[in-house]
Amino acid sequence: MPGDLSKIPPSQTPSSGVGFLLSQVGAHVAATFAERIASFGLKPYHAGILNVLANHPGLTQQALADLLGVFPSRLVALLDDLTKLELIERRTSPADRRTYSLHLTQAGHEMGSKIGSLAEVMQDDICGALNEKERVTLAELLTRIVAQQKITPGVHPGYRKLGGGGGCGDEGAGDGR
Amino acid sequence: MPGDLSKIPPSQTPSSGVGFLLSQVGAHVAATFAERIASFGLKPYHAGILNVLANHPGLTQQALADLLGVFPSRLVALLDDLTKLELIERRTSPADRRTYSLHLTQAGHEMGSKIGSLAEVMQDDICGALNEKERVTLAELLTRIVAQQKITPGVHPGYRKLGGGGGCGDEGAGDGR
DNA sequence: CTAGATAATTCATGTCAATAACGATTCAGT
DNA sequence: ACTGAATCGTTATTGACATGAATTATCTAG
Repeated sequence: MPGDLSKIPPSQTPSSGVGFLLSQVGAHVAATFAERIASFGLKPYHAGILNVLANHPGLTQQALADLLGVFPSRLVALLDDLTKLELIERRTSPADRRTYSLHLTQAGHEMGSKIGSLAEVMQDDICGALNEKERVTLAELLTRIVAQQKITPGVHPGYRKLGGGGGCGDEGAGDGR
Repeated sequence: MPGDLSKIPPSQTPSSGVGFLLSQVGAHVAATFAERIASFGLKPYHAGILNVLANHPGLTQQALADLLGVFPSRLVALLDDLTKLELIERRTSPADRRTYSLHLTQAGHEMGSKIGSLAEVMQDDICGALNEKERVTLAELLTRIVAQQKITPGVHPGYRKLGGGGGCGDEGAGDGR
């Protein structure tokens, strides 16, 4: 939480700047999610992995790394975390003994449920200013952007490095000029 | 760009999950912005600082740090970068010689213009799937969320650490359940 | 004039992403 | 079969960055 700075007027910053608004709200949502999921002892990418594994059980580490867009070497530590928490397990593949096939444990599935509930609560929280019809509209517009921008639908782009700060720029924000 | 993984079906991932969609699209926008602004030799937070300084000239480093929600110690290096590029200058305040008052140089204002143009191009790019009326709707819905969530309007929440990865979770995304 | 607060800065620490290198295993071509 | 290239998971190294304590200079109050 940035200290209260309401004393400084927000200048002319606009309702224009859809780009900035998207980035701004997206970062806020991500931060809120990170904060809340921390109470489960997890970080956001852990949740992302659990989600992918729920949809694609038996994935190999390489395949998972490709899907998420992370380096396999980075994935190792992440999967170690989840294994230590007994949320996933690495099963040795009889066919190819170089690879593991990744699966959620029972506890992993339960954690998935908890995260799902959390997401629902968050959604109501975020959309508090919107009525039901508006939520549907928002979801539809965003879905269309995802499709047109060729973002992999179920996967969060944030796994790849964010260029150095998380997009704190001012895309179309300020009076700029 | 994560390798092409279109082979793996996106599972049932939903048009539901506004939270995830927001985070997803926001991260995508931020990443794109970071990528493009890198051609100016800047990172996103540099752009954010230039923007704030354009709207609030003469700010002190403390005030700027409070406004952005960064540690003053971190701001030092960031302002050093911008000073080295001659985009801003630290003027000594005659009233209080402990403080600097921060100002954009001529080059700084010009850079601001360039970033503004870039933001416009990006906006058209992102909203390619939307018509004019829909863009306005999207902007309005997002603006309402910003207001209700008590986000400081002109300021990007991403300056504060992102909990550990940029919000890569699966907020309401997967079939989860 | 002294004591405490404040501004900018430096430094030390911890976390984490990106890259290269390594051992084990599998596969292709002969 | 056998050899060499490719693949998988892992480890180690490097570099960037957030965080917080300590430092120096200046201001304000009594």
